[in-house]
Amino acid sequence: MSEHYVYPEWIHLAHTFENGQCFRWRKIDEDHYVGVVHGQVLEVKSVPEGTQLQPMNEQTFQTTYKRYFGFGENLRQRQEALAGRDDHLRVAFEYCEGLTILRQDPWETLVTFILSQNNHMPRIRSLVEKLAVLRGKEIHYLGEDDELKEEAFYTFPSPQELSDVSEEELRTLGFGYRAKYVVDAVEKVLSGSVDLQRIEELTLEEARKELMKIKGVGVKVADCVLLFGYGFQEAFPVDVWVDRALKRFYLQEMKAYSSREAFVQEYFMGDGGLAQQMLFHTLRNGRYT
DNA sequence: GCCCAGGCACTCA
DNA sequence: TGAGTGCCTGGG
Repeated sequence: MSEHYVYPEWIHLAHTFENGQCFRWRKIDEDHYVGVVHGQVLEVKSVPEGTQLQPMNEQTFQTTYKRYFGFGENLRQRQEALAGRDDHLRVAFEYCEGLTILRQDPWETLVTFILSQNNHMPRIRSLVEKLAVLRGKEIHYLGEDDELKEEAFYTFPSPQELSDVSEEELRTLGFGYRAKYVVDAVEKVLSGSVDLQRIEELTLEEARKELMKIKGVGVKVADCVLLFGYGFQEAFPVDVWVDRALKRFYLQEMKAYSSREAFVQEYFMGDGGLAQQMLFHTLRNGRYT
C-alpha cells in the first residue's frame, strides 16, 4: 500500500472535477476520483478529516499539490462575499459549496482548451486522452483497486514530446481543424516565441495577448488558461453558458458600465473567475428556475 | 440519423 | 468595429 496524506480541508470533488475546468479526472465512486496530475496517477477521496490523497507525502503535497488544489486560499470566504452581491450568486453559493478552482499545468491547460472549442465535454476528454496515449509516458496506479491496477495511464505530453507530431497525424485521430492549432502551440512554445513561464509575471491584458499569438487561441481560451492554469483570479472566461447568465441576470446593471469587461471586474470584486465558475456550474446543472 | 457543442479566423461592410 | 459564416467530429 502506497503512502497517503490527508489535508484538513474539504472540497466538493464532483463540483470541482466535473465543472469543465479539467478533463482527466474519473469518478470511482461518490467523493472518490482518480486522475493524472503532474506526471502521476493520483487517487483523491473525501474523508471525515478532509481530503485524502494517494500516493502522497507531506513534502510533495506542500511543494506541488497544495497549489494544484487551491488549498489555503480562503475559498469559502470569497464565495460567501460573492453570495452577498445578489440572489443569483446566493443560489450559486448554496449549490456550489466546496467548488474549487484548480491551478493546473499551464501547458496542459493551454492544449486542453484549444481542443475544447466547438466541442462537447465527453469529446474534449477523449481528445485529451488520445494526445496522452500518443506521446505521453505510460504510468501506473499504485493504490488498492484491482481493476485500476490493470490499466495503463498516460502523462500529458510536454511540448518536447509533441515536437514531432504532425497536423496530419492529429487529423487522423479526429482532432479536426484544431490539429493545426495544437501544432502551432507546440512550435511557438518550443521556439520561445511564446514564453509560458513569463506569463505569470504579466498583467491579465498582456498575458492574454501573449497567449493569443497562438493560432486557435482567442479571448475565451486565453482566459481559461489564465484562470485554470495560472491562477489569474480576475480572469473571466465567457462561453455560451456564462454569456446566457450575464444576459439573464445582469443586463440592466451592465448598461451602467463602459464595457462588459469593466462591469465584471467591478461587480465581482476582482474575483471574477470564481463567480464565473459558480454561475456556469449552477446554470449548466439547471439549478436556476 | 441528425444536431450541435464552454470558439476562432477570416471576410466583408 | 461588428456581424456573418465555415470549420472537423462524434456524443447525445
